Amino acid sequence: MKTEIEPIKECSHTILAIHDVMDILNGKWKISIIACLCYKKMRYSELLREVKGISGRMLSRELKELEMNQLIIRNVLDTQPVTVEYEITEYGSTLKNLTNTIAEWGIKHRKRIIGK
Amino acid sequence: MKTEIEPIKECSHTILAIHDVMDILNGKWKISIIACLCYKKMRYSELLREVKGISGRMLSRELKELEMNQLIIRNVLDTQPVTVEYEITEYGSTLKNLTNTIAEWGIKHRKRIIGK
DNA sequence: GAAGTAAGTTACAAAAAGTAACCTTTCCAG
DNA sequence: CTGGAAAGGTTACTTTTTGTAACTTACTTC
Repeated sequence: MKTEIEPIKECSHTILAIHDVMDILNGKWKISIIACLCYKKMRYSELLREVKGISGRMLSRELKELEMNQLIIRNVLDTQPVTVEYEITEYGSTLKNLTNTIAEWGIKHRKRIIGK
Repeated sequence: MKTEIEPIKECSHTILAIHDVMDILNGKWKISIIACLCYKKMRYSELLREVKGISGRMLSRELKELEMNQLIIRNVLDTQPVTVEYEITEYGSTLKNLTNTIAEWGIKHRKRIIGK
């Protein structure tokens, strides 16, 4: 039993899985958008405000891609005037753990940078 | 006590933290590289093989940025010929939880896609 | 002495992201 | 009843990031 070759195998498996995730959550905005929508339903304009720095162009592109991957749903409400609400799907909400883990590291990192 | 405004605050905080992380782990390769190096020390050529699809140009760029952010260390060993080993730092290894969480989701996602 | 491996770099092309202006519908103030 | 302003985008144009492929230098094996 050559236990020394096992690591590589397991590593490749991990890399492959990460690559799969990054294909879906590519760009620097999607994870933030998901995190917002895990929090609550939001309208286009709310997301534009909440996801600091994103442009309208990027927001609509990213929302379309997330919708195509069935992570969010776009609801057009027939109010006057129409409002559009973006909502996380059940499947999308399985990413909550992921976004939380990232955010937690970010908070610790910020403390480390500022704290000393 | 207006509890209805609390969510936004907490959400912004999360988004900010995620943004901080994504500034450091930007691009689609860094997380994979970190995951590899969390696994074991690797040489440039090993990473090139392990991180499927990455080019030499991107690998050296990403490694430099990770090194600047003190997540990895570059060790030049005085063997004949010289070999260069990249190793995760103690701080970099605090990302292990993050890479694992991402990989876990990826594995579940793959099962979902293929499985049905 | 030809070819191969290791660890990169360089020049050029393609793709992704950012910027800013524009569009349509509807509401509200003067 | 005119003129903003907000909502939900889109379009044209620029800049930045990635990708491709060839090249480099030093050593090693056939």
